[in-house]
Order: sequence, then C-alpha cells, then structure tokens
Amino acid sequence: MRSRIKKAEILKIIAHPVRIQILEELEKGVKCVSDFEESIEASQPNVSQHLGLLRRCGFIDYYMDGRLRCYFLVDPMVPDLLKILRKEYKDSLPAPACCPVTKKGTYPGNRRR
Amino acid sequence: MRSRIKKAEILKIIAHPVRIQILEELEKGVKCVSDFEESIEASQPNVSQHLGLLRRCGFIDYYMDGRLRCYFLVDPMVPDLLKILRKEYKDSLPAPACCPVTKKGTYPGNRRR
DNA sequence: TGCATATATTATTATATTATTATATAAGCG
DNA sequence: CGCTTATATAATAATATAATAATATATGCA
Repeated sequence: MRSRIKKAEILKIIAHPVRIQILEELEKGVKCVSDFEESIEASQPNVSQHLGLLRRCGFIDYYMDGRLRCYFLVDPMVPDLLKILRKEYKDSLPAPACCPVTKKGTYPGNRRR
Repeated sequence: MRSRIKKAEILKIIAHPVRIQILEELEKGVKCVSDFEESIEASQPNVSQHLGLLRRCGFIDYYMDGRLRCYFLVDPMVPDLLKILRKEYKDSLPAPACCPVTKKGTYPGNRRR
C-alpha cells in the first residue's frame, strides 16, 4: 500500500509539460537525447535535467549506443497515467444522493456537536 | 485533445498528500470540512486552502448544509487517477527489443546526420 | 592523441508552492 | 441583535521547483 506522500511524489515528478512530452514520446519507443532536442522546446541542459530526474525516480532508464544515450520507459504505471490524461470525460460525476437540501438520503460524515 | 500544459496542471493540483487524502475521502462520499479536520493532519485554514484550490480547479464542489460546507467529487478523472495510484505493479515494462548493442531490431529515433 | 559530438552537472537566479498566523465572513441560535 | 460555530481569506515566511548559463565528462573518430 503506497503512502499518500509517495503517491503525491509520483504525480509531482510527472506533472511537468516537458516531462510529460518525454514520457509520451518514450511510450512510442526508444529515443536518444538528440531526438528529444528536435521535438521538445527546451534547451539541451534542461532536457537533460528532466531526463535525469525521471531516471533517478525510476520512471525511465537508458542504454548506451556509442555516444548516444538511448532512453526507454521502465515504470508500467506511466502509460496508465498518460492514458487517463488523454481520455475525454463527457460528464461530471453524479451529484451525491444525500443532499440535505432535498432531505433525501443521509449525510455520511461523523460530525461533532 | 488536452495540451501537455493542461495535463501537467491536472497532475500538479492533485500531487499533494493532503489533497490526495481529501480526494480519497470524497471518493467514499460527501464530507464537510470538520470531517476532514478529524482525519487530516493539517490545520483548519490549511485544509480550507486545499479545498479551495481543488474547487477552483473544478475537481470538487460543495453544497451548503446550514453552516456546513459539504464537499463532493465532481471530476470523473479523479477516481481513475486514484485507482492507478493504488495499483501495485509487479514488473517493469519490457526492455526495448531494438538494442543496438545486440544489433537486433532497429533504433527508431530520427537522428540527424 | 586530439578534436568534435553527445550529454550531464553545477551554480545561480527567478518563480511557485506550502504552511502558518492572524483575521474575516457567514449562518444559525438564543 | 449579539454570540458561537464553521469555514474562508490574506499576509507572510519558508521551502521547493524551474530555467538559464557556464562548464564538465565521455565517447568515437581522424
């Protein structure tokens, strides 16, 4: 059972436009840093920093191909999360059935008083 | 199609232990602020700030019950995200089949030169 | 061996997030 | 109406994150 702190950390690491783009591209296959530099609007050191962060946190890894570092996805949670972010939700969740205004249902909270 | 900036914003808002706890509790049903104060290790103003943020971003909403504000989940993406965070993944993703070291497969990146 | 290429690291600055403290609002009750 | 309860807002201070600029490392090739 993951702690809430851990859950928050996971989301926090992914929650950056450049890192999301990196992960989305790695979903499609292996990429080296210069591939990213073509598609991502960020400086080389900046991309490198994002890659480093994702790697230290275990989301991605790389192998060496000559002087290229070829990155690939490691964490299976990533595609699942990206998929949810892609999904278009049409409706809001149903409003609670226990609205005290209409006096229908019961309010579930334990309230002091 | 959501932009990457938007995707990052969504994750960033959720990516906080207290906000995750709020959302997890709202998954189970409506709660008023004083319910949260019992379960969450944070001051009343702090909880209120997190609730305000989640509300301004459209993840939750509330109805009034006398002087209580009863919060409930609105955004259907939230339970999906929380579910992924709960999931235990046993294995890493399969390592790429196109490793140039073994000379099997082809490296998919468009590389200059 | 020395140069060019590919990528990383470090330091710095700018900006955003967070918790805390103090104060405000708003509703119901006596 | 004034008090109490429930909750929010605002100001501040502490901390974390991010981008930039400058520099370093490491590999292959001539």
